[in-house]
Amino acid sequence: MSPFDAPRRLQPDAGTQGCETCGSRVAGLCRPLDAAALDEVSAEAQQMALPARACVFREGDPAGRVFTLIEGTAKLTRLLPDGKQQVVGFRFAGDVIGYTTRETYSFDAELLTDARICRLDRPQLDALLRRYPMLEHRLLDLCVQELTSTQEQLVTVGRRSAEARVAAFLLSLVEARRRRGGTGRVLEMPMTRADIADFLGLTLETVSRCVTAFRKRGWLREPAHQRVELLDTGALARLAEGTEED
Amino acid sequence: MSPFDAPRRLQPDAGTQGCETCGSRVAGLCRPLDAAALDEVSAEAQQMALPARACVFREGDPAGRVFTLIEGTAKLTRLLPDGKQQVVGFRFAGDVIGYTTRETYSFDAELLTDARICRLDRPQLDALLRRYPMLEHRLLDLCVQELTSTQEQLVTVGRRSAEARVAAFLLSLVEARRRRGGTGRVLEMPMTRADIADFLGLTLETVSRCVTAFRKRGWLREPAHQRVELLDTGALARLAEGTEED
DNA sequence: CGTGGGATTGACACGACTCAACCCCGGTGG
DNA sequence: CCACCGGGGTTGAGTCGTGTCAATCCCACG
Repeated sequence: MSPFDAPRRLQPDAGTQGCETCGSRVAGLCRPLDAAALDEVSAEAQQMALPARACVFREGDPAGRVFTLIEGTAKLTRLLPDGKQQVVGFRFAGDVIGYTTRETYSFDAELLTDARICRLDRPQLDALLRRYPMLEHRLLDLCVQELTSTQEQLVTVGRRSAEARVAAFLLSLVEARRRRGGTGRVLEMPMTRADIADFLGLTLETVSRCVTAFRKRGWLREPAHQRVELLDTGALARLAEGTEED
Repeated sequence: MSPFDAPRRLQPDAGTQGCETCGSRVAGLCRPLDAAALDEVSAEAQQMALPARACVFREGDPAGRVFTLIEGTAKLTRLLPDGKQQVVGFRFAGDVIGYTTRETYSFDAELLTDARICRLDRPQLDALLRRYPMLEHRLLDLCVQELTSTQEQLVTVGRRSAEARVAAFLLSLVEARRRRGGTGRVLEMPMTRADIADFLGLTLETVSRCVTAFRKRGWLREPAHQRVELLDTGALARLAEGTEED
């Protein structure tokens, strides 16, 4: 955990102006906007590519920008005083990251893969919000969704066994991919065992043991590094729900 | 868990029209409104008294109303398929309960004490939102706060020891009371050990043991049922942060 | 006086953590 | 070409913190 290991901060690799993808139906923020409004947003927004492990922003940074993840995966983490970290969520293509009404961000956002993101400065966003009130409604909508999924995560971490947590996590990956229109049986899983453990309130060894157990039961395969194929989602779902042996 | 034990549903005991307290500086929702707007809200809203254990709404109910807790305490819970419950939060006087952009509520809201609440139907709220855009901003603000505190709770449940969780919980009670202007050394604590356990992801026995341990160390007293006096918040804070014996 | 809900306490079991060894693989440099 | 290295992952042995189960207490209430 030396300063040298710390993920380096966001550094625009190129000042690419405009951001078409950002306003597309794929992206979260601008979905309700019409063409004219989209043009306006695109003119303000900056798109940029960032490498894996780059840090988009840190807990405590002034919350001066909002980001849309166009491509790639990110993890959101909070740090405990004793150095342990809790992953509060993962974000995928299309998700909005870093919107808050607070002065500062309340978590770190770090990329797990090479990614493209779209950046909008707060003053510009605020102007847009004033101009298009439906945008504010959209943000509220996204916030409610995040709140609901965080509460679900609280249930998972608070009340389920290690295996049930891992099963629920794998199924949530399927669900996340379905939401963004993914297809096929094989999932991308760019997070390490440690990331998953920090998300589920477990240790990386326990996560590893659970995955191994699932594989031995024939519930999943790992055709390659950071790839999973779920062979029996039914069994995983029953385990996640705790309806296995009651 | 027989149907007979189920908390009975909300039943307006009297159709008291108007709701001054609902728009006061104390209440959460209407804080940014001016006098004229307040009158308008008050005309629409219904205030009512409800007994302890009453259920304001249930997970899955159509989300047709928004509530402000004027006086009393409530717990918000989610149910697991296996019957265990997770308390996702407690709410106190001044807090808004049940606002969501979804079709249905995503948790149960149940009163821990006799309470007064203020009720507003969604169509009326939506009309108000259209009329006073700042209200929508206020809701977003509240939602972000909830999200942040739920993430904090995730950290607590995911990464801290039983004693650290209970300590953090007690301190959060102090903080919640401070926010609503409470004073004095003795806290109201209307939740049972089981409620606290379901909030912290522990069993009620473990919570009981932690409280007993704190009492034996002289960190708190319980002058009466559902009352706590914290005698050494410093020690509790150090324990909650995990900075005790590192 | 009996009843029931909440709380406490104890004995014991077990699931997850800890610590440690080891494997696998890709990258790097001699 | 191969040795070395480091990061990620797996596996094992042993410990310990919580959960589980059960007995008991306390007190408000009918």
